[in-house]
Amino acid sequence: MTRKGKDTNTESKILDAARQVFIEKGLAGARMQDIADRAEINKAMLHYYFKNKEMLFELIFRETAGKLFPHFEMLLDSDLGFFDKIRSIVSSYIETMVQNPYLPLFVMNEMNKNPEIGMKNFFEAQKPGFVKKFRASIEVSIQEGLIQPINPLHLIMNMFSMCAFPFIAKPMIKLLTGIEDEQFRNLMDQRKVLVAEFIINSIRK
Amino acid sequence: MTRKGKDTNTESKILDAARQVFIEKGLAGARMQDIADRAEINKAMLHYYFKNKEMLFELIFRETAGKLFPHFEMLLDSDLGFFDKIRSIVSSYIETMVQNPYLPLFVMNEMNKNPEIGMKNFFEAQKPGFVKKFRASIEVSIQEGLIQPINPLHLIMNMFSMCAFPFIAKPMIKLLTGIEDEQFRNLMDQRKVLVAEFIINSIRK
DNA sequence: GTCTATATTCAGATAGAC
DNA sequence: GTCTATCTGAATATAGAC
Repeated sequence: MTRKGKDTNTESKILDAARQVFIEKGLAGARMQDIADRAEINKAMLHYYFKNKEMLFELIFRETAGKLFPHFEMLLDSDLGFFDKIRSIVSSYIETMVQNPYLPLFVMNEMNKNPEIGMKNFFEAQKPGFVKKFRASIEVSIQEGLIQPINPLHLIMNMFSMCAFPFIAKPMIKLLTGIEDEQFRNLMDQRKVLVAEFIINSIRK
Repeated sequence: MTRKGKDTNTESKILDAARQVFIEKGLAGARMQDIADRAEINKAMLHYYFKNKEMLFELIFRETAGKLFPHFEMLLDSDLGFFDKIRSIVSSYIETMVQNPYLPLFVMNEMNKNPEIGMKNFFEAQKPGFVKKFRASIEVSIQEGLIQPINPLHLIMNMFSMCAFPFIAKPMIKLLTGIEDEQFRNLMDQRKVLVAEFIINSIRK
């Protein structure tokens, strides 16, 4: 692990480079040469540290997929009110993607294009407990008469759709609207509150 | 065009095969051999009919991108009320994707991974008039006091997000919820009305 | 651990017979 | 128009010196 220092350094330089290239190009589009260049080493080193392209990819994918739903369970377990839970999840989720705009498309795309690899590693990376918790929380709120009846699955889908999709569709949005990166960024900042209120507005009684 | 018959037949067999393979695997992941196999011809034929892989891809991409927003302008020009316009756009959009589940991810992904190719061909395929029309229609509805004030861009993003994202996230949704294809299909059918009402509920005064 | 050189495999593209 | 055989280049992976 941290035995030498030089080793670890090279290894982490490779991982950093691989993360960049895989997330930007995907498994099929990534080139080992490209990863080597960005890590400022040569191709042989890649295979010295990691058996092959696929192994390296799985590592990056698992790590990335693990970041997709950060600390949501914690938020759901907190003693915030239901609406505030929605507000905080939406806000922190969009912020995560402002920081890593490629993240949602990368994960979705690889799970579609490489089902075996994707499924296996996503499953290992993800603690899917938060979905169950979220559903329960929604059902309770319905029982309490706080919100209108709705299939929890649809509500969850609506929420993550509105958070994630704009990042996936960014190039299309820029083309259709003529906006630039900075304006896009502003829009996404606005959505941190807008999306939550849009949802709450719709379901509150 | 329709000169011979055999020619046209081979050409359209290639296009059918290419559509399948490109949409499923993407430009980087697609193999000419794979396309040839599905078209039940050999690789040489591909290059006889189409100069190279990229040309063939651009053709398919342009054609596909053109299907992304079907007859929305017509709907927006109709004399339906604003809410009914939303209802019909949502419904027909989701139906389009029930028919072609790979469509949204394919277009979004290629525009991200191959910006030059994507941008150029998307632009040619798309009449972006409907966005302007939609924005205007929303602004009028706000002026009339029919709906609450909202940045039209956000409303449009919300709408298409909720329509398209579940298809992009399908493998993840199946994994996180444990549902199967048939149930997924049912959920999407439900969303044809649910999403529209969710939106209307949120913005109506 | 790191490098250069090389092997190997794969995929896009072409030549040329029919 | 269609096919078989082949070329070429690219990309992954390995051998072996230092």
